[in-house]
Amino acid sequence: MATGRTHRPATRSRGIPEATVARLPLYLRALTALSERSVPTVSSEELAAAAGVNSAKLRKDFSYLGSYGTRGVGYDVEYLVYQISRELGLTQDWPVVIVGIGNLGAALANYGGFASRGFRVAALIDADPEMAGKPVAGIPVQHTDELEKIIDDNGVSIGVIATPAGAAQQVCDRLVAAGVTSILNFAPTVLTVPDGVDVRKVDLSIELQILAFHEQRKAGEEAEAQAGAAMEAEAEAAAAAKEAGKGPDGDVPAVMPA
Amino acid sequence: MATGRTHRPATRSRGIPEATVARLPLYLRALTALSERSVPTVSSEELAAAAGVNSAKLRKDFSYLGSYGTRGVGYDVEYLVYQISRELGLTQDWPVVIVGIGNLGAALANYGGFASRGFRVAALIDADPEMAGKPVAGIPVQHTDELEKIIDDNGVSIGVIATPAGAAQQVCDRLVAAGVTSILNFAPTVLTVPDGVDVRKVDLSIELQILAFHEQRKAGEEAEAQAGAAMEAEAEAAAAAKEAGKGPDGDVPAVMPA
DNA sequence: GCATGTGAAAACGTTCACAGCC
DNA sequence: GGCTGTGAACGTTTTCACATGC
Repeated sequence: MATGRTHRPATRSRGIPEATVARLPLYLRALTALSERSVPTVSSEELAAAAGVNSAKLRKDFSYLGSYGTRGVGYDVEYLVYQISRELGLTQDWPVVIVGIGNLGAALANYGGFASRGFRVAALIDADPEMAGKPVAGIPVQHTDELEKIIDDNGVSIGVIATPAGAAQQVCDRLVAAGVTSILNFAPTVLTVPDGVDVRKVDLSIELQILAFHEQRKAGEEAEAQAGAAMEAEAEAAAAAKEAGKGPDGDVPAVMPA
Repeated sequence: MATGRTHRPATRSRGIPEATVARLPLYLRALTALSERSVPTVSSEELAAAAGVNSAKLRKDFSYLGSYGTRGVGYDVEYLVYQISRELGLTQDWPVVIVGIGNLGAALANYGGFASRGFRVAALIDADPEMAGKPVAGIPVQHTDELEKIIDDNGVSIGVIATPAGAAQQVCDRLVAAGVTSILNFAPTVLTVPDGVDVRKVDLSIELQILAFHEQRKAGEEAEAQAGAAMEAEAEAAAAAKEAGKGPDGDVPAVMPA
């Protein structure tokens, strides 16, 4: 036992840094894998490697949760799984609705990771009347008209938006009005929500664009070794572009650095 | 000059902070919308609102790119679109392969956001021979055997992994060996790659878990107002769980705080 | 001896507030 | 007068290094 009378410092439980929270699911996944292989204990070094972070960061992260390890030994895998699950709120299960059952919505409905750990797809909702009643991932799709009733009947507080961008804000407003307070948004739009509602967004094209940036940078570095002056020329081309008139059709100017 | 570290130390004045790079696609999207509505100029305040950030941050971000605004006026929309596109490397187009054409892979292939801005789906690849030849989003699926040839023929440097977790590392290794240097990973696994290869990951269940954490915290705050003692009881239940034997199937212990 | 847990230092990111320029 | 661009202040996150305790 962790020395019986450890009253939790109330200041700490609330103050887990956001960056730490974002990594807890990673640790949890690594720990679950170890648990399945019946590994009893793990060191910060090993676990960090499995989760793809460094061990100092992991230890610091865990220190916000409490002193759950044993010096000279490491962490008890089962115990940590439980503690992190509890901290993340996964010891209860969360009914979730997915709105927008296109390709992506169907993929999400079928995604095993949802059901496996604390989440239950309570309903699939789509605006297309053709879809209504059709089963996706074994769950019949319901029409948007039912949205408020579904949220209410199931006590749903987490909604997933997988609609086209144009519909997202409207769907979001309805979800929020119906009582949803956390939203995972896959539509490429900025959602506006009242205070107290959390939005996280997953944007496929943004991720690709970030990769493209780094990819270009790599290519640039290679070139740079050969011709260090190239960048200045590029900067001048840019300045020239600012001076020159822009393309008529709202497209990229014709001036493009080779 | 060999780059020893994972990320190059941003000593160079050229070094745009990672946090800024991650926001550029957001600005670009907002600007594109303005461009389509033929808005000629925009202030940092307006653009920031459209992108969902605050204006000081936006101005700071842009200051890393250069002085592209006009004091007292704002930013020229077309010009900024071009500058950000160029900075992100979107003035060239990037051939991309998607590996794993299940539900998610198909969703990605159909996702308009890819094609629209600098990315071109060069090939869809799946390990299932049944899939070979079938068109998804108008592109015939090719078998994994062809992977290396496809990468090589198309000069692909960006790969998207949408396979099951078990196959991801293997696919990743083959992509990297074939010359891919940027990977967008949708499989719930930590990928190990050599130096110089960038990996970004999109993890649906991690995002949900982060939402669950905040959701729980909200619920906890409400409860706390009524019964401040609840948390100590919870802490004891946790301690008891450490003592008690764990569930047989490597799952969360049966002891669950009500 | 060995690995955790944690203060203190360093790096990074955001916000402030105002000088500079249109 | 209005808005950008940016040093300086502030807050957060990461890293270091070692005291602490099994």
